[in-house]
This record gives sequence, structure tokens and C-alpha cells, in this order.
Amino acid sequence: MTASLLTLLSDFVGQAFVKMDLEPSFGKVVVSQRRELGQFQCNGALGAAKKAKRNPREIAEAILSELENSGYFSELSLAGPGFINMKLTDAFLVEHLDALSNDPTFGAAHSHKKEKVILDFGGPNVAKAMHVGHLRATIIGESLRRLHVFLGDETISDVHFGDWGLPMGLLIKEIELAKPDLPYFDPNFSGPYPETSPVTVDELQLLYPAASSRSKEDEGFLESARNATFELQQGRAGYKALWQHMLDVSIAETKIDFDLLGAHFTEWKGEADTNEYIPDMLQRIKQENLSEESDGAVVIRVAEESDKKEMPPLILQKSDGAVMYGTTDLATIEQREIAHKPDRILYVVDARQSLHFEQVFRAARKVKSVRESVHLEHVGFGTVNGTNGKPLKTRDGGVVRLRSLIEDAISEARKVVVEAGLDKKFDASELEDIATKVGVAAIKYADLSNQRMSNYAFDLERFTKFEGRTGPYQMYAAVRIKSMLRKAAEQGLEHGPLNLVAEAERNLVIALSALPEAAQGAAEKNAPNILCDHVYALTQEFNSFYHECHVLGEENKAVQASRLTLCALTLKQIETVLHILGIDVPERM
RNA sequence: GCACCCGUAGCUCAGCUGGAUAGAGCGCUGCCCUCCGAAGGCAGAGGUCACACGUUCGAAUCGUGUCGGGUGCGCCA
Repeated sequence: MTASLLTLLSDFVGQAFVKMDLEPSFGKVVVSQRRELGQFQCNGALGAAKKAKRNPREIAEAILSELENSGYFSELSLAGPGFINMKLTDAFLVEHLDALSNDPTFGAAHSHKKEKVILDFGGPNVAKAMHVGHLRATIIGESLRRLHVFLGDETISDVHFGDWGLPMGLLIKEIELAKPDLPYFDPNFSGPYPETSPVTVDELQLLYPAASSRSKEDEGFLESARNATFELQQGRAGYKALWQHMLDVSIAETKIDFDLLGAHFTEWKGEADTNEYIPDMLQRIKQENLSEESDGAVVIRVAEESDKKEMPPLILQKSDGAVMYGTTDLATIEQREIAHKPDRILYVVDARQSLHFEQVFRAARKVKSVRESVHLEHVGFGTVNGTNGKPLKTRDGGVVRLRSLIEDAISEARKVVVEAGLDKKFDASELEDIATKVGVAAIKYADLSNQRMSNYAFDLERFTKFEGRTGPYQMYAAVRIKSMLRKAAEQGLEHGPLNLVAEAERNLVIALSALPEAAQGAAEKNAPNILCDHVYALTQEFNSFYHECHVLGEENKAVQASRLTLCALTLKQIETVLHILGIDVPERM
């Protein structure tokens, strides 16, 4: 494995700072924002000067003379109040890239401390079809999962089904109203219960809204649903059997969506999986005097002296005896700690849940659910709005189903692909594969390239233009390289050692070298948009190169062989990053 | 009322652990396919970084306050 270029340079420049009794961290080198002045820059002299109360230009000059002796740089200059601009020799760039070409992570995993990371994302609910709200949870969560895999972490991903609260009681009672003769409601029925579900997933999706609105009008119905929830949690056989059916048909349905989006889960657990564990946990917390009774409910206080805001307690048990999702979340943390001993648990859930997670995390610390070192984090995200800036709705004001969203994008892609004449080049199945990949890539890139916490407008018309800064733009660049490499192979052209002769080639090498920092930054901040920026900068750099430097028509065989190597490496990196973003690149498009 | 998130070009958004001339896409104006795929490239116009004050040699970035938008605040998830 190889260290990243920027790390190497930063360490090297850092040593020069150390020689002047300054901290090595001032040596931080980044890709230059002013490319005409240099390939890389270091602004550390300014910060160091401030801290040491010295003259920044003098420090920079001393650093510069230190660097000059190394032979790594073809150009070094000092600008403004103390900016150091650097250009590396071609030999240095080539040597570094050679080392990188055998590293599947391009140096990104080199300095990464390996961890065991649990990602909790997806979060579908029984009976409720996945909707826009699940789009971001799934796309961002899966991307973070792939990022951690890329960096060498061990990952566990749990879909964490919403399958245990009041909605279950509401559904049970609603089904009882519709089909009272089913055996599930008869407490004297001794089984066995039917093997097939009495309700289809489509029926469930009608039953839940019906139950929900009924509960708002009919206090008695709500009361019976609460009671059914409690009885379910206590293990009433008929309810449990019915619940299992509902869960099974719901899981089958959500798998279709997750497959479409390429989300991968190692665990299909839900809130209900904590049920057996909860009594002991509550007992333990009570014995340790960490919980108390309040208005008939059992709560755990999580407010702290330093709080600026009001921090309500976490309710462990409602006054009717049933537990809520805060309790199952807490129990889930304990189960994960016992089963996996993770270093990190990430919850990719809507930002509106931030108070809830703060309560749960505080409770987890208070009752020592996990070792202190375990990092618990709510990775929130903003809402998906329509073009009017308000939450996305269908024309008649309903919830937009995730499935229809994806299908719309794919059918839009299908149109574009046909307009481009691809239907004459490829058979029906390849065409469909391409349309699917293009449509899904458009949605994913549009979502991931936003800063996580901001809301964004879902504008399918804009997403499906497939021009400019879009998923398909990146795919197109990759496909074009594939096409070129295929032709080169057909002509028997060999790849060869790097031999940089054009500025566009050097720029491309520099763009390639920036992946480790992008990947690590994305992991630290849980921010896939940093990787979106990186891959976009890379494809742009490649496209410039592509127009300036010909490959197949190049007469100098050494230059041609070098360019083939460069193209292959660029392709590999683009595909690698797109894969982290959940975007598949077809062979042709 | 209190807390959190957001306010950057006509539109949609990056940049926010302070650093040089604030970037991109769309849209707009021009170029570039008798050489590797034009879903592409090159160039141009377009900005009081919501506002005010403060910290600093230096602020879109940090602090305080104001305004505007979104969200949340005990028995739903």
C-alpha cells in the first residue's frame, strides 16, 4: 500500500517546519486553487507566523530553501504574504503514480485506522410503502457503507424495520374490523394459524391510512389499538402470527426497492427483535435507579446542567405498559454491543429525528449500553422537496412512492437513450439495462452531491437532462474510456510506462492523486458529496485531456503506451468512486 | 417561547477546522465533429456570499445580534 501524494508532500513540508521549531501540521499541502501558479500549495507559513508571532514571508522563505534541496520540485515560488507554490518534477509524479497503480484504493486506505462500523439505514415500515423519505436514507446509507468497505473497515448494515409500535396495533384492529372471522383474533384458537398471509401488501397499504384516520376520529378504536400493541408485545399468539404475515409481505416488497437502488444489508432486523431483551434491560435500569416513574410512564432523565435547550426524558415504557421506539433503539444498541463490539454506529435517518437520537445516545451513555469508546452518531439529512420548495407530493397531494420515483427516472432515461439512437445499436435487454443504470445514476448523483443536511428540490426534469454535473455525465466519461481501450486492444496496442509530455496529462495525474483525501474527508464527515466533487473534477480533467491528447492516433509509441496506462488508471478510479456512490457503469451506452 | 438546520450568480447547488482573483451545472452569447463516442470540449457575460457589528495582517468561512425560510420540542415513528 502506498501513502497518498498529498500526505507524502505534507509530511515532507512538515519536516521543514519542524526544523524551524514549528509544528509539522503547518506543512499541509493541497492541490492548488491557482493552477497557473503551481500544482500544489502550502499556506502553513501564514498560520505558523501568527502562532509564533514571526514574519510569514521569512518563514516561507526558510521553508522554501529547505525544499529546494530535495530535488522533488521543478518549480518552487513564494507569493503574496507567504503562500508557497510547488510544481513536482515529472519523475516524481510518475514514480508516485506507478506505486499507486497497484493499489485498489489509490492510497486511500493507507493511513486509515480500521474499524468495525455498524450502519443503520433504510428504515422501512411495515405496511407503508417506501416513499421519498426513504430515498435519501437508502442512498446515503449505502454509499457510506461502500465507503467504509473501500477504506478497509468491517461493516455491518441493518435495515432496522419499523415493526413494533402503535402502527402494529392499529393494523391488527383495522384488519379485525374488515375480517373479524379470521382466527388471529380468537383468544381461544389453538392453532395452527394459516401459512399464507390474510392480507396482501397492497391491502396493507390501504389499511394503514384507514386505521390511522379512524384512530383520530374514534377514541375507542385508538384505545383498542394501544391495547393490541401491548398484547402483541406481551406475545399474544394470534397477534404475533398476524404480525409475522404483515412483516413478511412488507419485507418482500421493500426488497424490490432496495434491489433497484443497490442497497445491501447484512441484517434484516427490526425493532421487534429487541422484544425478548427488553424486560431484562428495563429491570436492570430500574435496579440501578436510573429510571423513574413520571405521569404513569417509566422514563429516564437525560437532561444535563449545561443544556441550552429543553431536553425531555426518554420514555422507556408508556403508562399503558407498551414500549416505544426509543426503548427498542436503546435495546438495539445493547444487542449490537454484545453481538458485534462495534467501534462506531451510524444512524442514517432524517434530520428531524435529531432530538430523538440525542435522547437515546444520552440514555445509552447513562445506562452504559456501550463502552465509552464507541462512537454513536446520527447522520441526519434534509428533506426532499418538490420544485415549489415544499415537501414532494403527487398531483393529488398524496405521498410519492419511492418505486414510482425510480420508475419515472428510468422511463425518462429510456426516452433519452432512444433519442440518442441507442435502440438501433443495442438489443432490447441491453437497452433496458442502460436505461436503468442511467436513470438510477441520475437520481443518486443528484441526491448525494448535495450537502447532506440541506433540503433539496427533486426536479426530475432537471435530473434527467443528463448533461453537465450529473451521474450520467460521469458514466459517459467512463464508457468513452472503455470504448477507447477496447479499440486499442483490438489494434493490439500495448500499455506502457508513464511518460508525461503534456500539461493535460500532468493535471490528470494530480486529479487522480487527490482521491485519498476525498475519501477520508467523506468518511470523517459522513459526506458523500465530497466524493461527488472529486469524481466530477476527475472526469472534467479527463475530458480536457481527451480533447487535447489523442491516444489511438498518437504516432509516438511510447507516448501512446503511456496514455493508455493513464486512461486505464483513470477509468479504474472513476469506476471505483462511482461504485462507492452506488452508480454502475455499463460497458456501452 | 426555546433549540437545531438553512440563506452564496436569473435558477439548482458546491465551498464553511479563516488565506491569493468566491466555484460548478442549467439557462444565455460565441466558437469546436473529412482524428479515439458532441450525453463532450473551449471561451464570454452574470455575485453588496441575507443584513449589521465584532475578532484578525486577512472573514462567504469564526463570534454576537437582526431579518427571512425549514424542522423539532413527554406517552406516534
